[in-house]
Amino acid sequence: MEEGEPSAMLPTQNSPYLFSPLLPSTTSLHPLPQQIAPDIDWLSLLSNPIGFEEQTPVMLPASTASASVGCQGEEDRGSKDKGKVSRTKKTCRPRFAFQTRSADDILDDGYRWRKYGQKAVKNSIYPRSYYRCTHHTCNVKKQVQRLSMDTSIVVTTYEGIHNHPCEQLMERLSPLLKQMQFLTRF
DNA sequence: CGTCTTTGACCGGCGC
DNA sequence: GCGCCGGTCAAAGACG
Repeated sequence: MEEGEPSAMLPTQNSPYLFSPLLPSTTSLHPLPQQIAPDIDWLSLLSNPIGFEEQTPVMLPASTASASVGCQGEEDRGSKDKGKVSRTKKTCRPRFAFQTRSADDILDDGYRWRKYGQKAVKNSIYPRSYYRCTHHTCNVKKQVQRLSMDTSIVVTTYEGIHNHPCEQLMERLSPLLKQMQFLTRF
C-alpha cells in the first residue's frame, strides 16, 4: 500500500488524499466548525457531495463515483454470503484526510460512527482504527491513526460521502436558522 | 435488549 | 508462488 506508514500520509503528488493544514487543538468541530477550522468548509464536506468533489483533487469519473458512493449499489455490507467475499471491491471512493492536534483520537464531527476494526500498522507504534457511519443507508468510512513521529497529531481519513444530513450539526443549526427566519420577517 | 467495542481470523493486493 | 500487509468480518463481551 502506498499510504502504509504515517510519513506516506503526508501530501504528495500521487496521494489520492486532500490534506488540510493542521487543525488547532480541538476534538469537537461541530459546534462552530467555521471558527475552529476556518480553512475547511465543513458543511460542504460533510453533507454536500458537490462541494466535496470540487475540493478533491483526484476524483473518479462521475459515473463511477456515483455508483460507488451510493449505498444501494455498494455491496460491501449487505452481501457477505459466506462472510468475506465481497470486501474486495476496490472502490476508489473519494477520500479526504486531515490532521488534528489532539489528545483524543476520536474527532467529534457530528456523525455517529461504529468501530469495526483496529490494526497495527507498519512503522507506527499506534494502531489504526476503522470506523463506519452507523446510518443504515450510508457507507462512509473513516480511519483514525495517531502519528508515531508526533504523537500529538491524529490523522483522520474519510472515505466516501454521507448521503444523509449531519444530525448533530442540524440540531445545533436549527435554532439559529429559526432565529434568522424570525429576524428576516421584519 | 440494543448498541458498541474488542480482537482474532480471513481475504485480496502487491512486491519479490 | 509465496509472504507481507492492510482492510474487513463476525463472534463475544461490555455497557447503559
